[in-house]
Amino acid sequence: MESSISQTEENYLKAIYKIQERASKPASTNAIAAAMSTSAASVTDMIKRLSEKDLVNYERYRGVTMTKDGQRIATTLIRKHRLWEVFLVEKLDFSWDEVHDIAEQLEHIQSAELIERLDEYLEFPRFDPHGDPIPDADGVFTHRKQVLLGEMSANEVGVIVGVQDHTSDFLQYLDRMELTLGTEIKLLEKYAYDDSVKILLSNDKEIVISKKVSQHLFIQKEFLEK
Amino acid sequence: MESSISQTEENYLKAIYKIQERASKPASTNAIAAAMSTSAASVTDMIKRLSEKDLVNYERYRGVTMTKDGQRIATTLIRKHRLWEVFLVEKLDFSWDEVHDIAEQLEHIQSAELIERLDEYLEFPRFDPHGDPIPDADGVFTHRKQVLLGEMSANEVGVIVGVQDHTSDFLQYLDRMELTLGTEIKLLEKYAYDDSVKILLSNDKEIVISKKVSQHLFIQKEFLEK
DNA sequence: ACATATTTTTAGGCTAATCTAAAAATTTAT
DNA sequence: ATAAATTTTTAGATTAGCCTAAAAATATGT
Repeated sequence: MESSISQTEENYLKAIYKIQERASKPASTNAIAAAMSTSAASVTDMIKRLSEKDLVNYERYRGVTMTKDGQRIATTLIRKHRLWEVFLVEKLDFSWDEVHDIAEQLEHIQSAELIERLDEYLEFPRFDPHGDPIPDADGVFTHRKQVLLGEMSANEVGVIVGVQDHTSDFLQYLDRMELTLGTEIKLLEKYAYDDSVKILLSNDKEIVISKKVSQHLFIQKEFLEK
Repeated sequence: MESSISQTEENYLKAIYKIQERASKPASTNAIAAAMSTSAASVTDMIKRLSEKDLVNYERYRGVTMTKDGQRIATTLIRKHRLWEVFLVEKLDFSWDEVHDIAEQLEHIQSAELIERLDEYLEFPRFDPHGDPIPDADGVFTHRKQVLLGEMSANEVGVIVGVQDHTSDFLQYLDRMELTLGTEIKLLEKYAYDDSVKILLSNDKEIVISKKVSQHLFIQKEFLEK
């Protein structure tokens, strides 16, 4: 009897997974509370329940790490979320800044068959509309060599492949600047004064972007994409 | 401030709507309890809450009827359910006996924009894979003149346009018998002994079907479909 | 190292949705 | 029309998930 898991529990697992992705330390109660927009007390409550179900490892005052079972649930959620985002953008013509909230709901639909058929229908995409990798059915992510635009040097070239910041404001800014995924760029100059950079776009336009923007754009150097 | 409505509340409203569809009397507590597979006590509880929100009219011991607001929520759910069923069958290649449970979850996704875009993507279907009408965005159902096969007389012709029984067993039986939607049939003979009927299919096969089956198949007489 | 600040947990309560058992109202049958 | 059967409601509990306030544990700064 595989004890069923609630949407709320799923959301906690996803949050914990994402926190652990960056920090290799256990996820702290406060970090989880912040991610879930809830109180630390509620997090402690939930952690105990998840621990009871062996989805996380918990030692009080020591934070939580994920078990294999917990990780599997989290990566499946991420897989579903990102596949639905592809569907919304590719098939229903939503723009990349509109899909997050809907995918947040769709990711909780329970049907392994559904998600495998959706994957096939979408022709097995490996990245979502924001350039984030879509894990396969075993939870394995495609790895891609990428750097932040802000870390590149003058005269280096590359292709925009992802974003760090998923807010509507940022995505809409990128649309207006024609800095969409797949755009080839060349870094022309870095201005030490404010760390802004001048880049050349494939349409021959030259634009200057702020440090902040340059630190939120992932670039794949050269054009090795076969 | 439109007080939000839970999935559970939505499911109750849909159940009440479907009960009221057939009987013009108020829906009884027991009928709702049966439809929701829950206890009468739970239904009374929920009815009070729905009544508080003006989604149903409730007088104790007198059953419930729906308000305009309640009806709107119910028909929107039915619209979403049926559109998702079309999607699952037409795009993801599910068969008509596999889609109910998944659509039961998908119908609760909250986004008016999503459902309108889905409708467009599916090219505004007016019937779902079982032949049930899909209400428009205003909750209006397409009306179709149809009779049960069991109500037809010898030598009458028509097209299979819907089913009364949505169980997998029945739908799979129809698949095996090639009695799918759109099939043209001619009623050859009725056997008074057990009310079974012999019909002629478009592929020139003659088959005999039981009373039970004949009472679960909707037929549109002649071929007036433009 | 020890006082202070921070983080985490515990304690106690709330709400939505459920349950069972018992009471009340309504319907049916004689 | 009144007793019996049925339906519906009430009463009282339970669980998941949340809250605030207070207590306990850990971390930090001098």
